[in-house]
Amino acid sequence: MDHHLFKSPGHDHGRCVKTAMNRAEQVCQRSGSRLTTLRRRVLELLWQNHAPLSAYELLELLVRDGRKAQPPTIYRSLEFLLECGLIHRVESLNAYIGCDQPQKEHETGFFICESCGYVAELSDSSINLSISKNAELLGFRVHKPTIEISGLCKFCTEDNDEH
Amino acid sequence: MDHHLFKSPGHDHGRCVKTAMNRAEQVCQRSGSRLTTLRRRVLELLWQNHAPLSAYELLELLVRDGRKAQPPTIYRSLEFLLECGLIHRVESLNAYIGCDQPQKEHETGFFICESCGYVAELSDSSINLSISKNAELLGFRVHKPTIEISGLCKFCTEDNDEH
DNA sequence: CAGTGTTATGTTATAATGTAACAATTTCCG
DNA sequence: CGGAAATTGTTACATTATAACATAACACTG
Ligand SMILES: [Zn+2]
Ligand SMILES: [Zn+2]
Ligand SMILES: [Zn+2]
Ligand SMILES: [Zn+2]
Repeated sequence: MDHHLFKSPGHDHGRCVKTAMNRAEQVCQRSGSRLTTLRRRVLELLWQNHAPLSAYELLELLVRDGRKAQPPTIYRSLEFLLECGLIHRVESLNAYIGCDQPQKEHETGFFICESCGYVAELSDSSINLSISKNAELLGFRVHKPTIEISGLCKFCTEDNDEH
Repeated sequence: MDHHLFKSPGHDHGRCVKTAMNRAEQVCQRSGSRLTTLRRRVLELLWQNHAPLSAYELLELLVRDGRKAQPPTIYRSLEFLLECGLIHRVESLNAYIGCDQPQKEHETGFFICESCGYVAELSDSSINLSISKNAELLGFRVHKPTIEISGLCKFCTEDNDEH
C-alpha cells in the first residue's frame, strides 16, 4: 500500500513541491500577507508529504528541524495558511493538506483513499451545483460546504481485486 | 436565535421523540441487537435535543440522571447507535445526532445552521448522484461520503436580512 | 537610525475529544 | 442453576486544540 500517486513515475514530486511554494509566495505577495520562515516551512512539509498530516505530526517534524515548537506554534501557522487558502483542513481526519489552486476562491471536496492515504481535491464539480440546488430548496444560505468522500482509490481498488 | 424548527408551532416535539424511540425499538428488534436502558437513554437525550450534542455533553446529561458515567460509557453507546444506524456523527462538529430514517440504509448529508444549530438531514438527493459520477471518473470506490454544509437556515437568514 | 506600535513567535498551562486495558456486572441459554 | 457472552464500570492515558501572557521580530515614523 505504498503507491501514493505522487510517488508514481508520472509525478515529478520535487517540481510539484517547488511550484506549490512559488504559488504560495505569489498569493501572499498579492494579498500583502507575510509568508514567514515558519509558515513557509509548515506549508513545505505538507507539500513534501503530499497527503494529509495532523497538527501534531507537523509539530514533530518542526521539532526534528531543531525548532523549539509547541502546539500553539503549529496551530497558528495552520490558521494563517487556512486563511490564505494555501491549505485545507480535512475534518474527517483532523488533518491538513496543501491546496492545489490557492489562486482562486473555490469550494472544495476530497476523495480520500482509506488504504493509501492519497487525497484527490475536486473543486467546482457538479457536486457543488447539486448542493446549491438542494440548499435553495431549503432556503439555506451556504457558507462552507464540507465534502469528504472516503473509500478506495483506483490503484488500491485494483490491488484488492487482484488478490 | 432560539427558533429551532423543532420548537416551532408546527412541530409536536413530544410526539417526535416518541416516534423516534419507537422506530429505534423496531430497528433493534429486527436486527436482534439490544437497545439497553443506557443506550435507549442516550438516544432519547439526542432526540430530546433534536440537534447535535457532543459526547461530553451527553456524558454530562447522563451524570445528571444520577448515573456514574465515564467517557467510555458514552462512546460505547454512541458506537452501538452508529452501527445500528440510529444516529449519525457530524464530523465538522465532533457531535452526534439522531437519524430520521434508521429503517433504510442511506447515505446522508447535513445542512447545519451556524446561527441556531438546527440540522437538516438530506438523503438520497442529487448530491449523492453527483458524487457517484465524480467518483466513477476517478475510478474511486466510495465507502462513506461525508457531506456537511454549514451556513444559515431559512429563518436565520430572514432574521439577518431584517436587521 | 532610534523610538514605537504591530505582528509573530515562544512558553506554560489547560480544555476538549477519544481509547486501551482490565474488572465487575448483567444477560442469555442450555 | 452454571458457564459463556455481552454490557457496563473503572482507571489510566492518548490525541487534538486553545487561553493567556511573555518575548522577539518587523515595519513605519520622524
Ligand atoms: Zn507532489
Ligand atoms: Zn489508494
Ligand atoms: Zn422534534
Ligand atoms: Zn437557523
